[in-house]
Amino acid sequence: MLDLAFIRDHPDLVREALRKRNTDAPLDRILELDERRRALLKEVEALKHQRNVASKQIGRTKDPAEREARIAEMRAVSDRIAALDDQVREVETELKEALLWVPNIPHESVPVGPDEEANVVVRQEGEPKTADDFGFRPLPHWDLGPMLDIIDFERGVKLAGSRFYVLKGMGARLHRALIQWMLDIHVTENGYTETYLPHMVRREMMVGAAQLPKFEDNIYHDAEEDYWFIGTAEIPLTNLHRDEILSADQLPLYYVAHTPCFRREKMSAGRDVRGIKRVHQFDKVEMYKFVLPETSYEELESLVENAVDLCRRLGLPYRVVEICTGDLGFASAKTYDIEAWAPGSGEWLEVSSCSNVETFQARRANIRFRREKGAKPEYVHTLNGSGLALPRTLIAILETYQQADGSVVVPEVLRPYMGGVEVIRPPV
RNA sequence: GGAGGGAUGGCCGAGUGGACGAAGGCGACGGUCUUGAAAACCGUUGUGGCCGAAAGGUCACCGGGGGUUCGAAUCCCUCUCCCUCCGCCA
Repeated sequence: MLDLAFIRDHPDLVREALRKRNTDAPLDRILELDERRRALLKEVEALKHQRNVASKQIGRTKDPAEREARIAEMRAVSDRIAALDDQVREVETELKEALLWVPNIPHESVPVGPDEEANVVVRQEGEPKTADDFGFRPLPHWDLGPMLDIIDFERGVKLAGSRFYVLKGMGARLHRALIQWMLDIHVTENGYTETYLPHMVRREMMVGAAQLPKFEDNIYHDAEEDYWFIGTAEIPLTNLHRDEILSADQLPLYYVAHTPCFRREKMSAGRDVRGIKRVHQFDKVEMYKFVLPETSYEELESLVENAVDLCRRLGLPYRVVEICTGDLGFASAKTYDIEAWAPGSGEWLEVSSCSNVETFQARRANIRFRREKGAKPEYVHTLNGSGLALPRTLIAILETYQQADGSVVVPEVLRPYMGGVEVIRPPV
């Protein structure tokens, strides 16, 4: 959410941001409602002041006749206040709702462009492996997985329908190894605090993390009770310090969580239907930071470094992509995607997305800090980044480490987490 | 699932229609005293909105939302959360 006062003072700047994003928001309506609200407040607050003064007098008045007269007089004022209050409430409700539909303002460093075509590859490490490097034609994971009997698509579909899958044997174990390994690195080397979180949250948390109201289509929720399934650990992590005022010396706060992620993928119907690239349920290790505003862009760089370091250690060629204004997520001021090469599918896979949302979520979830005792509370900056998304990392590993006989070499760093297994072989 | 009891400022806790943005205590901060510290004493100690260049003024907030009333922390309705007991359960 943007600061209403900021919108009021810089409407052109906001309009320009929307244009760069190639999107729309009810900006004019907001300005109109804001003006109306302030006019109403002026009027109703003057009346309330009058009422407060009069009520105190009535309390002191002993004479019953005079008392009655004053009460009658105030009854009219009170009615007028009630009517105005209704209007204020109406205007404020619409204003708040409208504000929730305004996206964040892109940072000035973000490349301007209409869509993902304009994203910029800022760096790359490792060369994407080709058929020549392999000496054979590398298979996509949707062929490799069943061959190795480690991904069972048919039974996944039997259990839950399309876009579900079952990991089995060494596939499940590799998945678990990745989670443990990633968490261990973040916790022991990168200073993140491990958390275990609710995977369903209240509606308010969805609004706080800016999933609602705009992305309701993509979220699973319980129809009877107020439970919303998380599409990312970013949602509970954002709200961890909801309605709190932190002290500056607590910052920065780093958290990491492994959670399942549930996504309806309604809007991506028909896209990426093969394999486990785009599914309704996947696991992810997520990093999250609460930081001082003036440090948030350095923090974004180190967040990206924490993510790419995992690719590097796994021996996966990757590239860092700076997302342009037209492709930027709703809440984000600046985002880097990290893409790992999947030689079998022949594409770069988004295994991580690291964003600085500045005060966007902090404002929605009311997360503040105080620089020193007695200082005015300010909103913190928050950042989130995958470190990393599991199925896509698994895809990249399987496709990168496959051998001519169909076996897959386990990356060295994961072997201690796999009971020393070095190669995943097809069943005999 | 059934039956009860609760939610007040950073914390504890008083307050059942006007004197209450809220007693008292604790904590924190500033000061006096002291070689220094402690103790003692004095003072300060919430958040947000609106108007204003500022000083300041004003409105709102006692778990959330509605209502009654000239006036609500206090009365009514409703929701959420917490606690106790019973039942059930991994």
